[in-house]
Amino acid sequence: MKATYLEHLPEAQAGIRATGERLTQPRTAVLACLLAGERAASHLDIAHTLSAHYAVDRVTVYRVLEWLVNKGLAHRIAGNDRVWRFMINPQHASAKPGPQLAHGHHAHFTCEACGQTICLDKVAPTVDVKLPKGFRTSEIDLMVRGRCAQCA
Amino acid sequence: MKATYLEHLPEAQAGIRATGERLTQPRTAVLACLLAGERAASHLDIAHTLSAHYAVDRVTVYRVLEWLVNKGLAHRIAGNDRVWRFMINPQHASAKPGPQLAHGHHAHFTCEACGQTICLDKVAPTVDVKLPKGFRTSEIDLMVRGRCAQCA
DNA sequence: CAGCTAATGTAACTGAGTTGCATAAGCAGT
DNA sequence: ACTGCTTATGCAACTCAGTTACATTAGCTG
Repeated sequence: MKATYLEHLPEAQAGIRATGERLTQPRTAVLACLLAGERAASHLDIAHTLSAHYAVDRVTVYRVLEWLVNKGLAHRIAGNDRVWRFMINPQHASAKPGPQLAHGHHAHFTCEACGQTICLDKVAPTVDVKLPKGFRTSEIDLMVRGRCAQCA
Repeated sequence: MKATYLEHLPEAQAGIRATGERLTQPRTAVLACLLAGERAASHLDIAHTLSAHYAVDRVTVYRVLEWLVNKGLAHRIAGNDRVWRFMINPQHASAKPGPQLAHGHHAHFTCEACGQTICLDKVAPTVDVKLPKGFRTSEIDLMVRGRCAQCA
């Protein structure tokens, strides 16, 4: 199961080429890794997955992930364990122009038992927030904690 | 403004007494500090506020905060900067039996500019989450990012 | 006030993420 | 395909939040 990310290398290459920036091995490998994973991956998960076939430096992984976020290819999730986790943006993976959630809405689920984090696509975006006067919203993150199917 | 937490010392003492556990100076001071702050405070904020009148060790602040969370007097918020922030639970502050939000719902606002985090009481709890089959929810956290009144 | 227990203080450690700098690799242009 | 410029990578050392181990101190009970 670890090697599955290799299948996503061509797609990853295309994604990086599309940005107009340099195509490098670390970028390709990390992006392929994100494309392969249906769960949010920490930098450690990625380093571990890649280490089987390819030695990348920790720092490079951090920098590539940050770069992917800046390019809009991925987004980061602040976990409860003070660890960043990363996921592909759906519009990239499936080349769909319209994201499922309203602009600036993210919804994630974290399992309290096994710690895995997944992206929720089908959350009703009708979150009615009443802010104090003068406050302006730019982004709403929804984090659901609970038990996944295996751990429940 | 820094010294305002002193006014909350009696209330803090009462809160700690109510738990049936030992009443100590660090616990009283930290709880008073949380009672005084309308904004979520990091352990550093608290240490800084207290340092004006009383020298507490960093580690003690961490332990007291964890203890307050375990006792249900406060809750922690995972910020975007990988720093825990802490707030009093409203049912303690006002001795109200029923919290404003449904069980396990928290809603917070963080200002992108000044970094302050506040608790939102008046969020519509009608967050309709459709989880995959077999998944169970125990808690929903809502994090709103944007600009506060001063920074907008 | 004596004694037990639990909390505090100190120091050393962990682990995620960052920074500075020298080296290596992409991508033109020829 | 080679040259050279630019940008990314690798390495080492660092920062910063939070934790752990252990000796010391302070609350509470009798």
